[in-house]
Amino acid sequence: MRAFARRVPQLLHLAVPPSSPSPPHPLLTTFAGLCQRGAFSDAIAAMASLDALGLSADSISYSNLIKLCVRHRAVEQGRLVHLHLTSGCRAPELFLCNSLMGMYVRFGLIDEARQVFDAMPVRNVVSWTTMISALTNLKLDEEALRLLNSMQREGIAPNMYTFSSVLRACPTSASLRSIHGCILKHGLESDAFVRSSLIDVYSKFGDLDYGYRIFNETATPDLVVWNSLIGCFAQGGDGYMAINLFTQMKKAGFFADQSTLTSVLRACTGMVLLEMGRQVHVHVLKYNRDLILSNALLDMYCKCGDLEEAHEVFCRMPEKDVISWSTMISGLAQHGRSSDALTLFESMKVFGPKPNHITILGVLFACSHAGLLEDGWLYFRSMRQLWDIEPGREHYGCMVDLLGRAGKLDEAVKFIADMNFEPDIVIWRTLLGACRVHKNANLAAYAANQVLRLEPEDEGSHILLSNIYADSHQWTEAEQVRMSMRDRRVKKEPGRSWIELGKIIHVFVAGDMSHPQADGIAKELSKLLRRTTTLGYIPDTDFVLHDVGEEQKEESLRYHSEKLAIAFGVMNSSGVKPIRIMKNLRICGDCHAFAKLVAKSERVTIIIRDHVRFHHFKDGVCSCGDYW
DNA sequence: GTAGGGTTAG
Repeated sequence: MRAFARRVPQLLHLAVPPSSPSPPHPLLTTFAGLCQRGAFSDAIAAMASLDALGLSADSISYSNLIKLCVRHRAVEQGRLVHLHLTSGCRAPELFLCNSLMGMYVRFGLIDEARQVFDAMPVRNVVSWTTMISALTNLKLDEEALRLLNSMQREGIAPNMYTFSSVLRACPTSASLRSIHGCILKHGLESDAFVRSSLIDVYSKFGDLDYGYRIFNETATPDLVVWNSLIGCFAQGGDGYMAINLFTQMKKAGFFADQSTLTSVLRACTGMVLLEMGRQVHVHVLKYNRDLILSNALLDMYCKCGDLEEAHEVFCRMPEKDVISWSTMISGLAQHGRSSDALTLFESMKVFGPKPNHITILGVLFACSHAGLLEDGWLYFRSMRQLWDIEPGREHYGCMVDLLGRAGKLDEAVKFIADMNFEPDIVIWRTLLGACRVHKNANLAAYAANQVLRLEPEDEGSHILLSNIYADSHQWTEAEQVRMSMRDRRVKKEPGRSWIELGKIIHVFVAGDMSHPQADGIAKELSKLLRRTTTLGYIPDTDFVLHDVGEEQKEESLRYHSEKLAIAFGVMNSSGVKPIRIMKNLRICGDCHAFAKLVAKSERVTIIIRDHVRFHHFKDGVCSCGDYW
C-alpha cells in the first residue's frame, strides 16, 4: 500500500504533460479588484460582462459586492447580483445565500429574504438566525417562534445570536421561561447579548426583580447590560432606582451614552425632577443629532414644567420627527397654551411629518381644554379623511371631554351611546368630571355608578356620589354610599405634593406636619389664608365628604398637600423664579382657587403640575382658565 | 453571512 502511494505522483506526472495552471480570465481579475476596492458601479458593470461571457467569479468577490449593494442601499443592483448568482440554474453556495438574505433583510424586503431562505437546499444556524431576527424585528413573533422550533427539529442548534433576538418574540412569561430553559441547556446564559435581552424581556413582563437578579449574576456587565437595566426601571416607573443604578454605573467606570441618558431623562420626567433633568441636559449637548435623546429631553422639559426651555430645544433640533412635533404640541396643550398648540399643528401640516394618532390626541386635548368645540369636531372628523387615522378609544374620550367641558352634556351622552365600542372607565370618569363642573346631579349619579360598576374602589366617585345625594337631601342614598366605602375599605391614595429646592426634594402629604419646618409652614399658611380671604377666598367644601361639620371640612381642606407646598414655596421664594409644585393627584378645586389668590397677594408665579396638566397661576388667574 | 439597550398618549 505504501509502495503504491509513493508511485502515484510518478504516474500522474506521466499522464499529464507538465504545464502551469491556465491563468484566470482577465475580466475575473478585474472584477475581483473592483469588488475589493469598493468601486461599486464599475463592479456592477463588470458583472454584466461576466454574465454575457457566462463566467462565474469567486465567492469572496460576490460577498464583497453584496456588501457594497447594502452600503449603497442599491436595491435593484442587489437583485441583479442575486439574478447573476442563480442564472443557469446555479444554486449559490450556503455562505452567499446567507449574504443575500441579510441584504434583503437590510433593505426591509422580508418576502424576498424568505424566498432565498425557502429555496436553500441546506441551511445553517446563520441562515435560520437571519430569518428569525428579521421576523422578530418586524414583530412577526409567532412566525419567529415557529422557525425556532423548525430549526431545532432539523437538528440545527440555536446559538447566542438566535436567542438574543428570539427572546423578544416571547408572547407570555411562560414561553419566556421555556426559552430561558433552552438557553441554560445550551450553556449560553453568560453571553452579554443574551443577558441584556433576558433582563429586558423579564422586565417587560413586569418582573423587574428577576431582571435585577440576572444583572446581579453578571460578573462584568457591559454598557448595554447596564443600559438595559436602567431603561427597564425608568420605563417601569421606578425612576429612583434608575437614577441610583446610573450613579452605580458611573462608579463602575462606564460613561453614559445616548441610551443611558435617554433613560435617565425619562426617569427625571417620571419623577418630575426638573433640576436633575437640567443637569443631564449638559451631557446631552454633545449628542444633539440624536433624535431619540432630543425627544426625551424635549419631553422632560414639557413634563417638568419648563415650556420655554422645551420650545428652545424643539427649535434647535436639527431634525424633527413625528414624536418631536407631537411632544411639543401636547406640551403646549398641557400648559394651557391651546392656541399655540393648534398653530404649531397647522405648521406641522405644512412643514412637518404626517401626524399620527398621538399627534391628534394632543390636538384634541388642546381643543377640549380651551373649549374649542368647532375646531375639535373639525379635527376629529378630518382624522380619517386627511391622514387615514382611525379614531381610537382615546380620541373618543377626548371628544367626550370636549363636549362635557363645553356643557353639552346631552350631546356627550349621545356621543357615548353612538360609539362603536363599550364605554370604558375613562369615558365615564370624563363625563362625571363634566357633570361636576356643570352641576348636573342626575347625570353625575348615573356616571358615578358606571365608574363604580367598573372600579368599585374608586374613591373620588364615591365622594362625589355621596355629596350629590347629600346636596339633594337624599340622606338614605348618601348613607348607603358611605357604608359601601367603609365596607370596601376604600383607601384614598394619599395626596402628595413636592418641591425641588436645591438638590433636595421636599414632599408634603395631606395632613402630615412632620416636615422639619412644619411650624413655619403652618404660620405661613395661616397668613396666606388671611390674606387670600380678604381677596375673596372662601373654602370650597365640595371637595370633601359631606358627613362632617363645616369646620371640620375646612380643617381637612386646610392641610391639603398642595396648600402645604404653596406655603413652603412662598417661604423659600426669591420672588423671581416661579414656585414649581408637583402633585400626584389632580389638583382640588379649593386649592386651585387658593393658588390663584396667593399668586396675586404674594406677587409670585406658581406652577402646579397635577397628573393631567399644568396650571400656571399669575396675577390671580390660572392658565387653564378654570377649565380643567 | 446572524444578536442586546433609549423617545410621544394611555
